[in-house]
Amino acid sequence: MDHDKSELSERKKQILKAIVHAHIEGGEPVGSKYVLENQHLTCSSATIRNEMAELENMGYLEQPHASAGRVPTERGYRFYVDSLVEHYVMTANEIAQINRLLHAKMSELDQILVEASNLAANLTNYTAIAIKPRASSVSINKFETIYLEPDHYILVAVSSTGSVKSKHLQTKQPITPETLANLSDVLNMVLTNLSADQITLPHMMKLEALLGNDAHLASDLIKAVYDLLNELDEGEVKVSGLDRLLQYPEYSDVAQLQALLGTLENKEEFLDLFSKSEGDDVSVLIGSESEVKVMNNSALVFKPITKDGKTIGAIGILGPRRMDYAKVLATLEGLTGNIADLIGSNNQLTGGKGNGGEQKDDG
Amino acid sequence: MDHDKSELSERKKQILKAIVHAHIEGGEPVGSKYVLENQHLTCSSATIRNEMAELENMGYLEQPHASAGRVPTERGYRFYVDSLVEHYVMTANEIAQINRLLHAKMSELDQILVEASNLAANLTNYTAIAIKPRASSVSINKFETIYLEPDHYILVAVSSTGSVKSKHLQTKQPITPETLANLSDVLNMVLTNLSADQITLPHMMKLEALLGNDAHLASDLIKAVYDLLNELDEGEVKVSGLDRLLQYPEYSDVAQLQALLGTLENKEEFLDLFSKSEGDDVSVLIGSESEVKVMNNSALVFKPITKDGKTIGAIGILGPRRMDYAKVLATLEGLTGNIADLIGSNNQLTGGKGNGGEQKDDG
DNA sequence: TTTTAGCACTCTTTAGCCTCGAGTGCTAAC
DNA sequence: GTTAGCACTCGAGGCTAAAGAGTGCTAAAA
Repeated sequence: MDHDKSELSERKKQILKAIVHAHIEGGEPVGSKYVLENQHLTCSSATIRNEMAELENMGYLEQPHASAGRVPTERGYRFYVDSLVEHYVMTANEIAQINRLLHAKMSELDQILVEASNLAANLTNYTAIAIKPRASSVSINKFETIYLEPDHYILVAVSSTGSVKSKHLQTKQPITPETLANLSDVLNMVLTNLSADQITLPHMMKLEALLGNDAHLASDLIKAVYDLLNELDEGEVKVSGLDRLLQYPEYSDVAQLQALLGTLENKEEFLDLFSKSEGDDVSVLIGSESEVKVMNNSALVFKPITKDGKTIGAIGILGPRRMDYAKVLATLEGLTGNIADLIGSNNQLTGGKGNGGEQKDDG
Repeated sequence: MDHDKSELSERKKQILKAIVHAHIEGGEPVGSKYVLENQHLTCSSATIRNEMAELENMGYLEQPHASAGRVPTERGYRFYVDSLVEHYVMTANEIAQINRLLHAKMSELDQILVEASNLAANLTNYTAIAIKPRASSVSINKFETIYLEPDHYILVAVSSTGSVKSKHLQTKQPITPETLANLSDVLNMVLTNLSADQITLPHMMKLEALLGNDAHLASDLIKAVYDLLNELDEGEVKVSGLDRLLQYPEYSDVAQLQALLGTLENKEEFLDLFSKSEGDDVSVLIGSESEVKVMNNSALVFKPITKDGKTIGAIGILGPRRMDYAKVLATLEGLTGNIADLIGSNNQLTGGKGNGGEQKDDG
């Protein structure tokens, strides 16, 4: 068997493409007769059958059972995505929806990601995922405190990625607003630009020293800062349009669907997946190509959103293996390109103005 | 037909209870023979059949088809929940798990709610929901600004419920930290303790007046405050253990499951449901008792968490109508009781303050 | 050498039919 | 009011037959 891609004749490619398209649409095995009718080929169904048999030998197609039509294999889809898929041209309406999102001018990435993934689910009719990747070593750029009551204040931290997180803190003894102001100054001096595992005993001692009379606050503070850093490190996976999965018959197997839902909820496996991707190119994982075993008859397409060379998020599409890759790829490109623009030019997130999103084309 | 609950004889109650228990466990129709064997009654199966026929006439039971056993109706479950259910005694292990949650000493309500709902899903083996209700008229108690760069700062707002939210803002012209400090003073003077619809033109004019040279910042600020208030108003619904639904055969109907998932994702209907409940008692909605039409063969049990008379959150359990109400009720009581303790005594949320930091964007 | 027509073959799907068994309702006796 | 007995109903499951879709193979044609 020669599996060289270049060995596929034009006709074979055409037939494979036709089968992939038919299978994407209907989900059923595709027979030679169907290919003949829907693809204007100048040959008979017998010839197509021969070609199909060869494509099966080469591993691009398979038969669910002896007298059924052919279904593209994982490998067939891989070849389709790599070499055969054509650029999907978005409708005016689709473009308009993306533009509408763009004009909403949201300033916070979390929100943008969720909205974008909602839209992605709507446009593609698959389930979409918004990912905020794990940040391995976030630090805090700036601390601020907010005085509420004599024994109750809020600690606010701005991370190196621009996230803002806060924690309510309570003190055993009353403190004054002035003490509090001093406290944030000290924090800014001692604990900025340190990741969780860089905070050591000397920092803590320095903190206590600088706090002077208020040294008793130190241990609670360190704990709070530590918690904040850990929260900032955590990745997030938010799923939109889960119900859309169910319209595809491949998910009518309850046990498998249950496993998939469980995995989605766990989010760890997905975060691992994303953390393994590099650069800001679209990734297409078909079936067993992803290490999430529960996704054997699913496909996951995702595109990272980068800023200044760092991955700050990603949008993914999850669906059956027979996914409309052309449309999914185009949608992700369109959306993430626009998000990058949004972040780069027209909003409040900058500081080191960004790189207006890179355009990638599929294929 | 006399439907008076008091008219149910002891034996009828016993039979109904037996059928409910059997159906909760197995999900299948229950026959007279089964009742006879598992309930030590001093009568024959024929008598039980007679009683069951009467219970059916009264509307507590129904037959899926003529030669099947009986299944409790919605009304049957309602009667069971109101009058028949016995207190479930938690195992030491279950209590230990709840206590472990308690000892985690989280300070932010959001986090507590999510963790508690995770635990609820684990303990009951149903799907759990953490709800942060819509707050109809939140106001901002305190503003704070954080200077990042000459044209980039963060606006932080502490709401009347204790939530902290922030927004990145960018200015066209550079501003100094002193300007920024003044800005937060002005905001605290003009825009605190106002809900979104109480902010009127005079406020805006006063803001501009007080800002003096920096009046050009006013419109962006008002917009940001408005956005913050709206975000604070929004309710949230977070689902845990969705995969658990699928183990119950009532959810093997794909179309219905799809509708349910869609509704869960929408969250509006659920928030409406919660907003209609009053006080801090457990609510049990069986089948069509909830107005969510998609839940006709489901049940929803939820318990609000109140603090100083205000509902600050809720935990709910969603499952099939034949839910183990005894266990679910006990679990919710145990959990929410402990959460109230957590908030009341031992943490940083006091002073009528609720919710903790939401982080926004990276970027 | 490649293509094509024809045909036998395979395998799934569906419908119909039957039996089995669970569970009931009714009647008549206790 | 309770019980034993029995006929009846209805779904589940298994078996068979027919239909249909699609293939692989062979032999002839291009």
